Amino acid sequence: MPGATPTARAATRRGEATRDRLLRAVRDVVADVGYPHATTRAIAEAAGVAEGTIYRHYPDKATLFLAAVADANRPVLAAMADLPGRAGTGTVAGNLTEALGQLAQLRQQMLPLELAMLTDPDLAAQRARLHAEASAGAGPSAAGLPDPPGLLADYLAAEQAHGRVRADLAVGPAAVTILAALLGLALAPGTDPSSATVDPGVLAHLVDVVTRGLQP
Amino acid sequence: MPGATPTARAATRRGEATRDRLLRAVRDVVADVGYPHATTRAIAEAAGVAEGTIYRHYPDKATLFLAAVADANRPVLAAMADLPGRAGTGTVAGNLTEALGQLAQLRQQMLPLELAMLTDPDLAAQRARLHAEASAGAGPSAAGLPDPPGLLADYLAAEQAHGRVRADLAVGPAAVTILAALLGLALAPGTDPSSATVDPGVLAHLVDVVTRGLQP
Amino acid sequence: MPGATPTARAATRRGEATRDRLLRAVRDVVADVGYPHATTRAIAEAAGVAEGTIYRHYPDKATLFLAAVADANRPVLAAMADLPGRAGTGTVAGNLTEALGQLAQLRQQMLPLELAMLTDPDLAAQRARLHAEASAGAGPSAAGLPDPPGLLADYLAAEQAHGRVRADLAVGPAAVTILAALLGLALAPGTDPSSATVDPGVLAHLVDVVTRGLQP
Amino acid sequence: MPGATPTARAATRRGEATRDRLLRAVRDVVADVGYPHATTRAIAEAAGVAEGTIYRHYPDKATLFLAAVADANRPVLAAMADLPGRAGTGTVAGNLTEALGQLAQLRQQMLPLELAMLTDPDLAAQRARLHAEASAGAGPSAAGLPDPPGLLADYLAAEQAHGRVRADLAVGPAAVTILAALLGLALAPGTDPSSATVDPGVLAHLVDVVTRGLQP
DNA sequence: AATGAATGAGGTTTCATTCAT
DNA sequence: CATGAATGAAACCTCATTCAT
Repeated sequence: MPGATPTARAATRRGEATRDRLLRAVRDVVADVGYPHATTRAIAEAAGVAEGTIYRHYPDKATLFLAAVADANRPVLAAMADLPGRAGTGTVAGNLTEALGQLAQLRQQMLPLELAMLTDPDLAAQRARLHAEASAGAGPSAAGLPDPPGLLADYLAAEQAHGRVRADLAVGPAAVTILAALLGLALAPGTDPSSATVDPGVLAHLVDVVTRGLQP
Repeated sequence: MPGATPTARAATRRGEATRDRLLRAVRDVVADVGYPHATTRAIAEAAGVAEGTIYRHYPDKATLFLAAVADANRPVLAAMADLPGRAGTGTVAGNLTEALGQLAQLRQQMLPLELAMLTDPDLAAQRARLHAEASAGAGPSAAGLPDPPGLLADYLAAEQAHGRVRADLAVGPAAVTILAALLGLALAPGTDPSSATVDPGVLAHLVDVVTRGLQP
Repeated sequence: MPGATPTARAATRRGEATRDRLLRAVRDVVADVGYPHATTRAIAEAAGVAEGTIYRHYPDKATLFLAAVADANRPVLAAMADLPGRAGTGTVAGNLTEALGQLAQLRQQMLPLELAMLTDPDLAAQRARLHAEASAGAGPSAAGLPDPPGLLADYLAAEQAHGRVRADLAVGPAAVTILAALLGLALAPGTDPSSATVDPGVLAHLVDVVTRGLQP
Repeated sequence: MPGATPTARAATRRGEATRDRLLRAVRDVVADVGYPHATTRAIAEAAGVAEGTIYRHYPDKATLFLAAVADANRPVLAAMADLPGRAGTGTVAGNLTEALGQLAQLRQQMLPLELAMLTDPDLAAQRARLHAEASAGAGPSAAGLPDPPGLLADYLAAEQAHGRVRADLAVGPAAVTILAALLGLALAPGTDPSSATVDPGVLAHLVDVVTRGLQP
């Protein structure tokens, strides 16, 4: 909140900068050496702070990692936000290709972190606890944030209204399926984890399959 | 050497039984407590052996885990093996549904292990080393084992010959896309990791999307 | 950087004190229970710190042990440093007796550690690596440190100039031989390893043999 | 004892062969990988037997190692045995050079084992116990075996009688000093532990120093 | 707010020894 | 006699977390 005392502002500024450096350090270290080797020591070193400093900003390692995931997710959501508005313009295949391409590029950066959350039950438990606290604190109206599957489903429904997607398609499950394929491709065995982008040819085939289907 | 002395055979028997118990213990423990808590101590306890016994059968923990993955992969391959032969029988959607259903059920059991291999660079490095040794030992003709994407692509090509899949489909990338979607669904956020099966409704939607596509 | 903030100095102070306690603990434990039983646990206990503290100051056990050897070697070198300056004073036999006596006394304390370095190839390898790094970092001019054989050879050469040592003696090999005899005596089977001193009679015989020789 | 039943003889033959292979394996493994890595596993493998077989022949590892030392010491003693008989023949320096040369060559092979006995108190304790048992069993007359220092002292005394060694030399301590120098040279820092021989030049300098002394 | 030394529980791996075969 | 699988204690080392400075 702007307008606080200069002292407080300076303190906040410094703290925020440190927090940002820590969040970025988490992503960098996990990407570099893998989740099992992403120790507090390595993260502190990458952030240029002392190990103990982590615990001035986050109560424990799990909370720090979850904050890093949430922070990395923001641009992913932003990239999808304007997809529903494009219904009726260009081609369906073209719109999908562009949106999925952006999404894949961003996902690639935080994929190791998301996978880690799937492998480590401690992180999952902590996330559940934080979510519970958050919704308890924010009241019962906090649900319903826009997420990629919801936005994609909205887009498909809008295209149904334009007659460019068949009317009997269940847009919700279809959106889930399409994004699942995108996620699955990112995990494909041949993928080089260091490449930040997704092969455009692979993406084109995905769009071809889901738009035209297998049938003649 | 078949037909060795009974004594030698007995020794081999006991060792094999222990190895089997260890492989199963790896899967059980990873599924129960997660990869980061799947310690050698927990695995030995689950297998009913002493911790040191692990190292009489596997040189290190990574090799043990890779052996468990390979062992778990066998029934997965077997479940897909007869898919190409079914081309032209039943319906395309029906054949896909059955094959993907079996595959998903088996995958679900070993998914944590496969994810772990993606999270832990040590495992990946060890796998690369073992693969290199294996192909060096087996000569340059060892490649070309049947794998799920290859078998699914074979099936799609056979259906093309029957005219039940459109002729201009690139069967290889299509197979990869379909299996990627199946893998991605298994990782979907809402999925309960303890459930051993895949929601049949979700699978039906996947098959619907890929067979009929989005277009009207 | 001298004159840093008191805080930084204090931190350094504490760390140095811990390092000193660890180095002394290494010598004590090795002397007490022998090299094979000089475990990190025993050393930490003797130093009054937790086991993990060792690894905040030394990357591994071998480096710690080598540091202990180097630290123990300093007084040994100091004891020999002024020997060359005594050439021409007193008697040759008297000078040798005194210098070798001091040397033996100090050697006795660190002999188990030096022997350990001869028994354990891991230590030798680590020492070679550290030496390589040190000389690489310090540039090619780092060689030529004074060592006991060199100082003793200098002394003998100076006595040659005074005409108190025969002119045709090869001082370098002679110095090596004399010090080898001293080391060998410390290992003699009858020697009680717990005695911190060397039998003066034995030392006198050594000096007698090397000064006067066997011949009539 | 020859003349036992053929069966027993055969059994003894086989057992002795195994024992010999084990003793040699101990020396080889210690020389190759160092005492700390000379595990029962490595020794059994080098001897071509199973690990458990060791314990059919020796009650524990320490006893096996001590047997290996004793076995290796026999040729060392043999090499010195005829030295006293050479007094008065050739030159003193020549006789010493030859005897010390042979001794050094043999010593070099078992040096790692002897050093290990100095570093490991367990071995020393076991040796003390075995010695106590042996002398208890053999009666009080078992002492006085010929050993290198004793034989060298005998030789020097004989040369005194021939007038080729000065009469006021204390032959016992002199012998100890000379052999200590030889042992110390084998431990000299520059020595390549893999070289089975001793540098003849170094040995010549040793003989020169002890025969002629330092004085003009 | 930041530091970094210290902690101690716990991780993987090794190894001398035993015992059923 | 010989085997080798099994044992379990103990080794070295790591790491999230705390606390005096």
